[in-house]
Amino acid sequence: MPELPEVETAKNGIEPYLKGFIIERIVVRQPKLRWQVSEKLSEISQQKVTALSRRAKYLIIHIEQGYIIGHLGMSGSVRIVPHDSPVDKHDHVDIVMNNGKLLRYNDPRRFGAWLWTDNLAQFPLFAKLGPEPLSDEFNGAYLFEKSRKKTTALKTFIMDNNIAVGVGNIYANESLFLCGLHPLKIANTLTLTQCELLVDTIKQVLSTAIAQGGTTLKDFLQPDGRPGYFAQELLVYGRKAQPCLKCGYPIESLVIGQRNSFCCPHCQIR
DNA sequence: CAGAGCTCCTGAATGC
DNA sequence: TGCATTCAGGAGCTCT
Repeated sequence: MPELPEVETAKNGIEPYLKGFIIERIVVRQPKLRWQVSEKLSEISQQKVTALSRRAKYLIIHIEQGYIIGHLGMSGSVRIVPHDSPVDKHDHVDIVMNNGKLLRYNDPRRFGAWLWTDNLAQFPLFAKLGPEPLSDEFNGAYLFEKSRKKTTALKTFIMDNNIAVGVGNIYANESLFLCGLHPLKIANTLTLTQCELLVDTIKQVLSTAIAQGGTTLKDFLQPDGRPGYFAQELLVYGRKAQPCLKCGYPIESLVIGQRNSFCCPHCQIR
């Protein structure tokens, strides 16, 4: 499932094939994704891609008139393929470029989205998003302040997009394990020092993953079609009943906010 | 307002 | 072997 590092990797991977080139047309085979695909996309023709960017896990393709906004959901991927590449099952959207290539979006579970706006600043989905996790705005003091009135589980808190974007389930589990904080710890019991440690850990985990090109999980393909990889083994995620890599105690799994969670009850303090 | 639960969807895993 | 059931999961939305 694409997390922030995967989206960043995808953005960087597709950029050389899009930026500076002209979109000839956009083919929508399946408009029923998480939301109906913007009808505007089918009308786009002969527009240059001026830039690519990312906000949270949204991919933003800047074109001469407006912005195409994509989200990979949990099973989506984008690849660059030749114009004559045969269409596979779940290939829902093609952005056809004038360089012989096209950006092909495939998404078995259709949790993704492809939208259009002419005003990024007022794009409703971006209105309430918290800071980017790798920005300076996301720091210990910020997290401490935000946590003061929060009685939710720490794991739910750091995955809340209003607090900070892009901390998905896997990286939330990994970050909490690394800094020794229990996922069920109540958010407002964090000390400033713990907030600083947690922020530093999240930044480190995400930037390491970005540097390595994303996590290998069954659904993700990099833009050129090769599987992604995550050289650094996951330390707790998916390791139920296996020995904790720090102390050997069996890793526990629990459900927090409808999300599968993993922790070492011995190393991670409430 | 905060927090809990619901929802979209399909492939993989599990159950008999 | 095969069919039926269960479950995961991002994140906005609805309800309490």
